[in-house]
Amino acid sequence: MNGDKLRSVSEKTINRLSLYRRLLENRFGKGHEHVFSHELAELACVTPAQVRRDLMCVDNSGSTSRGYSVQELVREITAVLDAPGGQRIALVGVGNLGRAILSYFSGRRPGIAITAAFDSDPSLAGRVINGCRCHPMSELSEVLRGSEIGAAIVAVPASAAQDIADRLVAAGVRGILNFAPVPLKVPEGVFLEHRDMTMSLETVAFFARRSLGDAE
Amino acid sequence: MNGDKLRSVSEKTINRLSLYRRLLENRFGKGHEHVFSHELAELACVTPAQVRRDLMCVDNSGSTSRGYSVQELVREITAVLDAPGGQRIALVGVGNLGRAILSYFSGRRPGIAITAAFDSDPSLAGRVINGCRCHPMSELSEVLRGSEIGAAIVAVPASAAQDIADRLVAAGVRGILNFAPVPLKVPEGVFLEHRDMTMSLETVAFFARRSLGDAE
DNA sequence: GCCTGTGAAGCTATTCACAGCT
DNA sequence: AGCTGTGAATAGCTTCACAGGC
Repeated sequence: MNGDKLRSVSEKTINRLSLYRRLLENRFGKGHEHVFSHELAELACVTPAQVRRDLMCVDNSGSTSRGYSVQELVREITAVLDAPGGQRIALVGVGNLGRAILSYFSGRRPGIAITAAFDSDPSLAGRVINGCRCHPMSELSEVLRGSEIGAAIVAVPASAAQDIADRLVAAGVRGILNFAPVPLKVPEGVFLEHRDMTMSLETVAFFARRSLGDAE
Repeated sequence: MNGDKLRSVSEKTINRLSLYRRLLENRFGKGHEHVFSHELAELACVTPAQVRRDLMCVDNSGSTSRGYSVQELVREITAVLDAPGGQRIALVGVGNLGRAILSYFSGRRPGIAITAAFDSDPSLAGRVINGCRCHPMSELSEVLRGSEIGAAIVAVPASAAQDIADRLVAAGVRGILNFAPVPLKVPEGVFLEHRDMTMSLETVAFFARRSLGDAE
C-alpha cells in the first residue's frame, strides 16, 4: 500500500496518529462527517501544520474544501497503525498497575487485545481478570511461543524487570512498554518505550515550581 | 545559586536528571563513591556526551580523573529538582490507576508527597489510602486553597478530565500530570504532561510489528 | 476565500571532537 | 592515557509560507 513512507515515520507522529484516531472516532460519534486540519489540531492541542504533516504518511484520500472525511481518515490511520488481524499483547506483572492496565484496555481498542498475563504470585495463576488469563511466570516462554504475541507490557518491580525483558525478547517479543522504574537493555531491533512515573512526576513538580517562580 | 541556567533547561534534561539521581542513589547504596559519565550513561541507556551535557545545568562540583562524586552529584541534582521544603501533590481520581499511583509513591521519593486525593465516589471520602486522605470531589478547591499543593495528577475518566483540570488551575495548581485519555487545555504558564496509555501501547504495537516486518 | 500538501526555514536536541586537566 | 566541559556540527522536529485546488 504505502509501504516506503512508513519506514521513516517518527515515533512522535505515530503517537499523534493514535490520538487523532480516537478524537476522530469520538467526533464522528457526534455526527460530524468532516474535519479541517485546524479543527483536529484544536482537539489534539497541536498546530494545524502539525496535523497536515502527520497525515502525509497515511495514504490520504486527499481532501476538498470540506476538509477530511472523518470516516475515511479513521480507516486510513487504522490501516497504518493496526495489524490486519489485530494485535495480541502480553502483560507481565499483575499488581496494582497491571490490574489498572487490564481494566483500562479491556475491550477498549478493537485492534489491540491483552491476551495473556503473567505474575510471580502463584495464587493468581489460572485466574481470569478482565477477560485476560493469568499464568505463572515460569510459563512465560512457553505461552508466548504458542501465541501470536509480538509486544508486551512490563509492570513488575525494578529488580525483576531486566530479567523479564530478556525472556520476552528471547520469546520473540519485538516491542516492550516498560513501566518499571529502571531503564531496560534490549537488542537492536526491539522497540522499547520507557514510561517512568517517577520521572514524569518529578518533572511535573519541577516545572510547576518554576512556573510559580516565574509568576512572582 | 545557579538561577539563570535553570530558566532554559529542557524537559528532557529534567527527565533524565530525575533518572540519573535514582540510578546514582542506587549505585551509592552499592558502595560506589564515584562515577564516570560513561558509567552513568550505561546505566541510563544514553550516550556519555548526553550525560555530560545534562549535567552542565547542575551547579557541578567539577570533576577529577576519578569522575563525579556520586554523593555530591545526587545533592546537586536534588538542589535543582526538589523544592527546598519538599513538594506536595494532589491526586484526582482514586480508581484502579489512582490506587496504583498512591501505592507506588507512598514514601518512595523524599522530595515529593501525595498529600490529598479526591474522588467523585462519596464512599471513599474520609478513607486513608497509603497514607493519603481521600476527599469528596466537591471539596477540591477548598482543600487545595488551604494547602501548599502546586501540582496534581489527573487519573479520572476522559469525560471528567477537562473540568477537573480547570478547577485545579483555578485553585492555583501550576503543573498537571494527566493520565486521562484526552488532551487537556490549560492556560499559558501551567505545565502539562500527557501520559496517554493508549497512545503508548498503540505506538509500541506499531513498532513491534514494523520490527518483525523488517526482520523478514 | 479558505482549504490542503509540501519545500524551505527555523528551532531544538543530540553527538562529535577537541582543548584542558590530572 | 583517559577523563570532563563545551563550541561546533549534525540530525530531527515543528512551523512558516505559499502554490494549487475547490
